[in-house]
Amino acid sequence: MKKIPPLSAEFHGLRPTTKDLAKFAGVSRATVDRVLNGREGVKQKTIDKVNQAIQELGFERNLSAANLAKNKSYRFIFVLPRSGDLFLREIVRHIGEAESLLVNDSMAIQVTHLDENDPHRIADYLGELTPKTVDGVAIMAPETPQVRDAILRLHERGVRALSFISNQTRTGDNWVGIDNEAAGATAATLLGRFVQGSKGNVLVVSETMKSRDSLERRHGFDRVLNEAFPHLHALPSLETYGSEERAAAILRETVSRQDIVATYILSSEARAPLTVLRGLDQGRGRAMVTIAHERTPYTEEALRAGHLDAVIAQDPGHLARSAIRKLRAMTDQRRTLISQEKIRIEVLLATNL
Amino acid sequence: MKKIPPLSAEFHGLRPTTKDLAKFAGVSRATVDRVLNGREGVKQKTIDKVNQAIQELGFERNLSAANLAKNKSYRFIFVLPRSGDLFLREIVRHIGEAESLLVNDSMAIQVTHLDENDPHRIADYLGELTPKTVDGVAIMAPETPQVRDAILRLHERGVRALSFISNQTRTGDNWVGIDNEAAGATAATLLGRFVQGSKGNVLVVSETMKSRDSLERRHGFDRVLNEAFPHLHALPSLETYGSEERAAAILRETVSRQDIVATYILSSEARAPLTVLRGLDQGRGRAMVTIAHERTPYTEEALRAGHLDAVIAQDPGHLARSAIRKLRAMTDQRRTLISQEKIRIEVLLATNL
DNA sequence: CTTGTTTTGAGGCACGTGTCTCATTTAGGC
DNA sequence: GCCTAAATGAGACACGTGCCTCAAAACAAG
Repeated sequence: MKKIPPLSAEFHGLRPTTKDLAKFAGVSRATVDRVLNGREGVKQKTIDKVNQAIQELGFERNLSAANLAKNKSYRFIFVLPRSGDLFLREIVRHIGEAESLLVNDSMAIQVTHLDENDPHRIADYLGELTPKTVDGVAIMAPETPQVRDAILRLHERGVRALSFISNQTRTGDNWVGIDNEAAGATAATLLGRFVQGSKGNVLVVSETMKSRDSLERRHGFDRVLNEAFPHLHALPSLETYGSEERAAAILRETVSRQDIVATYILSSEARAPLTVLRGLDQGRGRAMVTIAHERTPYTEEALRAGHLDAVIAQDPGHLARSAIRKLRAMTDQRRTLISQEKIRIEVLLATNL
Repeated sequence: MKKIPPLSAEFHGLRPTTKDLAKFAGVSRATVDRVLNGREGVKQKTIDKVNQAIQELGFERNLSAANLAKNKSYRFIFVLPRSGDLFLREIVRHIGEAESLLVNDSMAIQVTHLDENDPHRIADYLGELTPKTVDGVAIMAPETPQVRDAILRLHERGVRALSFISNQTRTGDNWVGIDNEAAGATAATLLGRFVQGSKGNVLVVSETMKSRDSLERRHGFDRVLNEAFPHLHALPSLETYGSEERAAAILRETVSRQDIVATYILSSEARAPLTVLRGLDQGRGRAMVTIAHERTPYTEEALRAGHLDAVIAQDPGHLARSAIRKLRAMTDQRRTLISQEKIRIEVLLATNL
């Protein structure tokens, strides 16, 4: 019988400690500490020696031990809109779930709801946060100069900041969310392929088109529809402003006047337009292809019941955890796994819920 | 101006330690230790007192400190097939990536490739693993009595075991992977809706139909096709046995004899059948709807180029990390976040790669 | 009550790092 | 070479837990 491959040596290998570092560099542990934690009064030559030793030994600080010694805990805040959106509610739920596990890793997470239409107040709130009280903040707020400035000043003060879901002119890597242009494009691909007839109009419904996210989705949607499905024509976006009455009025009117073969609901609150559409479908006798965004108890139900054909979603749990991991990596000055932090554009059908 | 909501008290709250526990329960730290670590020679009454205190204080052991004290590291092994499958290669890559980050949390991970068709050897290998050398094993192997027994004995010996991707008659919760029935159903939904014509046959290609995963996918596929798309008829599965020549022969013959409107490639190695189909498409002049499984550099390329219409995938990085998290939770006797460990059935189109 | 056994307590050391203090060595300028 | 300031070292204590020893206390059986 062939020999079983043995466990490799490194499998049980011990990692070098600051003691090893000190010995190797020919200095004391106190000096190693001075270099590692950037304290003053160390000669450049000594710094180099220590860094050299770090390289050669492949030393990596044991963060658990360090945090234990410092009695440190990670304190993060999520600043979210006040809106009662089902999607937002899912986010909040998942932040709570994640925190309940992460307390064991000495992390404390807090959610603050602020009126998303009051940039001054958001800026004020952010202005009060200091490294004394908080390590990092994940901010979901529309892009305004005030908020952008407040975020910049947070960084300067040493508080890590992250844009969360809604995109603040891409603060470099400090952003968690999906590519909304691609999300819109994916909606168009599915919608175009699902529509069986030859030609017709496509209804596009949104709560508002004022946000950057909505514009990006619409842009991606139009691009693919024009390129790949020229027989379909997307109508101008109908804005509901979150009101079901308004949704009912404008949808009813448009559907009666045009030959609508499909609907794309591009904002995260799909409930109002879907309810209206369901009523209209019954009147017309035939269902049109309908695609919406975000998985909520409501859209899940609609998918199962066949009132929705597909949902383009981003996993709220993944969003929450990714934000937390990124904030933590930022405070630890560590890198993250790109593949893990990439938020996927999910396609949900009745069969893969 | 309204007042900014203050940070909650618990946000900076300290967690109770074993010292607090001892004081509260009116015992010594030694006794607390005896109870916490299940040592002998403690009166039931004392045990109750300590447990009571744990409840009331909401004590949770600081795992970092404990691991530091024990100088513990988590040692996990992935037992994988030898096959050169692109999907498997992705898995291995992501295990490596995850490990490179997790060494900081004192985890060591090792990958062992064993011939998947030699259950005795796999069982032998598993039989040699003891808690002395390993904390947990993730096993990807076809279901056989030998392997199943070996896994059971691992459990008895105190080594945590997990079925990885391929499913060993659901070992309870100790399994990481997707619901293959639902994956097949999702393939059918997309395929059915993508096919524009009225009726026709659907080609189903697999490397082999001997594995449970293949059967489940096929089952889900047939179910949805029959229920929702009765105008489409799925032909018996063609098995390639991994040989491109064989694939070419059987595909060419079937396509020439039947009116094929779509193809479902249900095994993870899509390369061979896809290459053949591409050639056939050119001959026939029109492309058929084609759906395959797993994201690999090859299927990504095919999606972008339009040779594939959709890919049903499971994120290999997620699989790897989920297995590691689960193994770790098992050794720590902790629970995991269900929502985080649920592997999603992803739908990939050219627009959401 | 005494004896022997079981249960508990007190205390120390360890893990790897952070953060002090105080003494000692080294370097630079004259 | 001397003086002073800068650089380094030696050592202690802390963080929360595990694990050990030895002594003290509580208990059970006679």
